[in-house]
Amino acid sequence: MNELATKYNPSEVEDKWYSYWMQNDLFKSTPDSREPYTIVIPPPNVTGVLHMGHMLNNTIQDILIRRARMEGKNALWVPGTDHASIATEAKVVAKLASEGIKKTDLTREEFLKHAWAWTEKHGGIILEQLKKLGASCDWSRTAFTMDETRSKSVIKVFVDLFKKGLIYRGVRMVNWDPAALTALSDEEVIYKEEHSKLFYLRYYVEGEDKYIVVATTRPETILGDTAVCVNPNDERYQWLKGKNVIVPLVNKAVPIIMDEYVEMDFGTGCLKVTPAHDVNDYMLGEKYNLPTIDIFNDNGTISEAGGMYIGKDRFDVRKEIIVDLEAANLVEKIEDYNNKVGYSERTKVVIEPKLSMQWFLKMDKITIPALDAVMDDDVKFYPPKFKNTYRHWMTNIKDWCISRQLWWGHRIPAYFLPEGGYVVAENVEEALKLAIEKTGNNALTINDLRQDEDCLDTWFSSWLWPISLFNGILDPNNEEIKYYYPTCDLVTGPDIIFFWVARMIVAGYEYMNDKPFGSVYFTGIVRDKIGRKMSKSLGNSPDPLDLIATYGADGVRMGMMLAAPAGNDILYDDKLCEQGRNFCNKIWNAFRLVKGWETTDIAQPEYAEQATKWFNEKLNETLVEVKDLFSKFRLSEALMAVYRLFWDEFSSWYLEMIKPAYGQPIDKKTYGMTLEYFDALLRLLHPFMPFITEELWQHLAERKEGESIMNALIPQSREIDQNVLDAMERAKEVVIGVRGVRAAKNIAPKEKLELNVLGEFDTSLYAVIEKLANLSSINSTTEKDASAASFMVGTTEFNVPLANNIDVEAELAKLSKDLEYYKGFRESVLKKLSNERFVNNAPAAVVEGERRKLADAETKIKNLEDSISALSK
RNA sequence: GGGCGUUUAGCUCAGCUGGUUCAGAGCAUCUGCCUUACAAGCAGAGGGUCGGCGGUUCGAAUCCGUCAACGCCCACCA
Repeated sequence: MNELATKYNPSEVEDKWYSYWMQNDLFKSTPDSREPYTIVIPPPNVTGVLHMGHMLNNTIQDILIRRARMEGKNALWVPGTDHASIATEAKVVAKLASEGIKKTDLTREEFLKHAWAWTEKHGGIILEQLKKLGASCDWSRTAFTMDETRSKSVIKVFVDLFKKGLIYRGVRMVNWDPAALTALSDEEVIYKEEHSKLFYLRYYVEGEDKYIVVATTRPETILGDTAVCVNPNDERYQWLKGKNVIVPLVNKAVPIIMDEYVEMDFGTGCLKVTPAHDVNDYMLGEKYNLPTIDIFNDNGTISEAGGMYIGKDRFDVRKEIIVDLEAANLVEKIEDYNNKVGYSERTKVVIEPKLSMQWFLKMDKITIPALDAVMDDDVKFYPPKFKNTYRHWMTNIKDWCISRQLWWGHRIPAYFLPEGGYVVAENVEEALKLAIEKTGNNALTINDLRQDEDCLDTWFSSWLWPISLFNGILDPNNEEIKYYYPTCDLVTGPDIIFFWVARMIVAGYEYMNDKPFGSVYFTGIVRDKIGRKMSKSLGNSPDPLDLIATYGADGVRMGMMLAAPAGNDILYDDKLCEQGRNFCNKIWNAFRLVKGWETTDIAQPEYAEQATKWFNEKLNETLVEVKDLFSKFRLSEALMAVYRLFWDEFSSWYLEMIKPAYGQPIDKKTYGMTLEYFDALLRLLHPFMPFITEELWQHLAERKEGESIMNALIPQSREIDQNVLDAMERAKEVVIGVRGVRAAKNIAPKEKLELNVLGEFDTSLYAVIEKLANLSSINSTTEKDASAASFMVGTTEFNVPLANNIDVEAELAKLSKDLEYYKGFRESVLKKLSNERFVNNAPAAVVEGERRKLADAETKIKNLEDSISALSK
């Protein structure tokens, strides 16, 4: 093994093993008699590229999948991508624009041709990137939300929900994106606090010289005013009852209406009512039967109906109209004002509330089982705090606007009839039948039907993901859906809890009558060192592939996990990947050491016997701990436990305990056991660091072709023998004590020392202590040695004779300091024990504990006093 | 305007239903070492009155109240 480099080189092994796993179909799963463990990937946007959020998320999924596989389960991780309707369409539109092509110049079919070409060109890149990370997905199952099975599933579900009366079409006030030219769901609108202005405008009373003042943040909307509203209880405005006011500039008379909706103490207490462009005004308009004037075109410019500023952009008009209003002396005042403005999640433009004909899914009833499932922990949330968020959303939910005025997506299967009305069907032939039935017109043909131009919200396909991946919508009784559904764990970000998680649970109960997954693990948001969210626009996100090239996939995986305590945002720092890389190197070098040993037939030395017995138990202890941590999704803690086991316990302690002198062979028994431990450690580490563990596991013993650590089992844990562990911890303290003396006195590690034990100490680990502390002997004695450095382990004092190498004053100072500490400690314990109420009320075990503390303190104090007097002679 | 969460070493975090092991871990820092597995390393060491105040209790990082700071989610006050 001497030819192995002293540094681990990930690039040499990663591609090799990934190909090996693929060639041997090791990621594939089909139903069998084993217990299934299933994860469906949160499908990334088909044309997206891997970012740090994906890295974190998919590392976690891979760890869970690999661990489950090594627990003997039939592990399946299904990959796929999302068509991301609005995002992808926006990209394609932009790309076409750069070529001088306008979307409006193309037919739907032409546009879709471009979109598919784009998807084929960029699609799947992100999945290739996941392979670099080591993701053990069953790639043969790679799905796409717009492939045949998924598309048919979406259409079938739409038709079904329509038949159930849960989907309806109607004119409603929706969130309109003037850039993407489509309606959005409430969830796709992001509200941001903004510094803006509150404009106070004068509305003259019709036929009088008096005016009232109305406050608004959007003066351009006065073009659509159809009333002014005041509170009926407002003394100030009683005189307005039954009158009309003149909309400034527009010079149109609108009625005064009175409704308690208006807050008397906000602004002037007068509210302008623009039913077409404000949700509340719309409600007032309905109530008082006001006309609705839509003053905007779809792209946010003023329409013909606006009557003025026609064709100009809404924000330009806002500036212009104020100038004009001021010129006409119709502005009372302008104040600074902070308000919330809704932005499109995708296009980042200001949302325009707009009345339009859309399709909606009724949410009130369909969500009930989904709410209960989470509240009753049938679907568990990690961390559980998200249950609150979920409940709040589910209990205040409004109908879901599912139609989008886009082409890239699933086209709504509604067909309009020549004589008006429409039918909904899975295909045009079905639609024709229904149409004939409905109209009684046998002369209708397919060509008479006109399919709705709109397509469905992307999330209307992803909400079926855990079902449609197994074809459970089209064929609800197939073997796969029965075996893999419900899936086990879902790993995703809390930002899509409403978009996706909640809706999947809803769909699960509606279509499978069962939850889609047992647990949801919410990851944090990846932030940079100074806490900013990583984003393309800030340019503060490292390229994941660069990181993998620099630190190795295992190093990056470990770096991500170290930073990712369950449910917290993670603060990413390259240092973490560095730590991961260093750990790989540690494993690599431990392997070099062990594989470099020659063996011999000599009997196992005593120290090795003690060491192997202890490490066997130490390993067991960590196995128990890690198992528990996994069950709670505390993966970063699990990794830390394994890290410490390997680095501190195995490398720094165990290997040093059993290490033969340079050039000497090791006994076969110890060697065999050490290889077993190494093997177990690699298996325990594998879910976190798949590549290096496979590489070393393959080196560790002869393996058959196709064999892989991936399919080896996680070592079994058993009951912990605490005595074995405790004994070694005390032995380590002695070793550390001696090393401390060496460090303080500058004594070389090579120089042998003697150790005297004053008092009781377990002798069973002397051999190990002698070896690690490099002692010539350990002797029991009762005599203080004035020329010895001393330390205590428990209540036992240890002396290291130093001949004349001792600094009496320094030693005395140290002892005195310790003495002071223990005296103070004794005081506090005494105080407690002399408190009758403590002794009477506290449990016996606690009082007993305090008594023991007191006794220990007394012993230590006596030891220290004796040492001090011995030194002072 | 509501609701939720966080606040423990320089940094990132653990500390479950109050009591030996309760003040911990990793990183960082400091000191000494290129000791033939590893300087991407080894050995040793220092560092926090657990956000503030008040309360319950024999006893509080842990329970209650309150204040403060930060973060997140939700909400139609123009």
